[in-house]
Amino acid sequence: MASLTIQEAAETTGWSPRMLRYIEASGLVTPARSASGYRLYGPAELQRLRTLGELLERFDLALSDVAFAARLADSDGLFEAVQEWFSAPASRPEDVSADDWLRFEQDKHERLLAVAGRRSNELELMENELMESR
Amino acid sequence: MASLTIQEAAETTGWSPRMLRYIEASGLVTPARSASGYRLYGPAELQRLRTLGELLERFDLALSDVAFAARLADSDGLFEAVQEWFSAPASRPEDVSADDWLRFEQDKHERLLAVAGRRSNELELMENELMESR
DNA sequence: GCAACCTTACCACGAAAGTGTCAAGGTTAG
DNA sequence: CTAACCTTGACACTTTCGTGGTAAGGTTGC
Repeated sequence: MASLTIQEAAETTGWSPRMLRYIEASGLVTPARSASGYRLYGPAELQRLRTLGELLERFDLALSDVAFAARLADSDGLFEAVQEWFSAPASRPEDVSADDWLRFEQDKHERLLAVAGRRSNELELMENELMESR
Repeated sequence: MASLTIQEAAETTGWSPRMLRYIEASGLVTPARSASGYRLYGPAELQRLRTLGELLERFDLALSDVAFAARLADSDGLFEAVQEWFSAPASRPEDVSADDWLRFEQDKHERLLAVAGRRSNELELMENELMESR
């Protein structure tokens, strides 16, 4: 059905064929392949490619930013670790000395590492669940 | 002794003074300032600097990745736009229905919003408070 | 007042991201 | 069969990131 070759996809999306391959290597838009290995861009991929351009331009993002967002969404433990880092200094009791606070954070740090190293998280479970619900 | 100068902070965190300024320019760790403009690193900043190093190493991230995560958390509209892009019908397993996918993305969205909302409230205030007691 | 800090503002340099182009070879449509 | 595609891989170039340095000048502690 409706699937375009890389050159046709390039023409309708505004990206160069070279960049379409680069975007694929970045894990952002992965077209299907024909039996002989040709990239086949369907409507979904074309749509994503067009909106990707707008996204980058509107917020002045780099491709690597969006690639990182993708990692954030489905890399195991990464999201939790980043989340933990942002909220790290949040819950300090006011009546402790600076030394106590330092020790407290050190402990917290170790707890964070334990979390980051944990093998599975809810996000991944949900994804696996979804994949298996065929 | 609630705060260290940049050189002292560098010694206890492992970053160079140069990098501490760079990290500040990236918006990742912003120390308070003395009346004459000196950077004052408190326990909260020191802790964030230490955990930042671990975070980068553990997940092989770049500073720009974490900086982008920060933008994602507190730049209004950015998160929604990125989220929207990922939610758009794109290359995904055909056996996942669009409804399931959307519901899944919505859940992810809420998880991320939880971080975004939690960020940048009490912590900065508390840190600045701490700084002024010098 | 002097040494040892601190500030900002540059210059430089390697690594990585982003992008074009070309080469060698396989695929496809007429 | 041929022309016009496609593939991967490599070289090259520009821009940005990450990092160190250095210069000119302000601050601090003794």
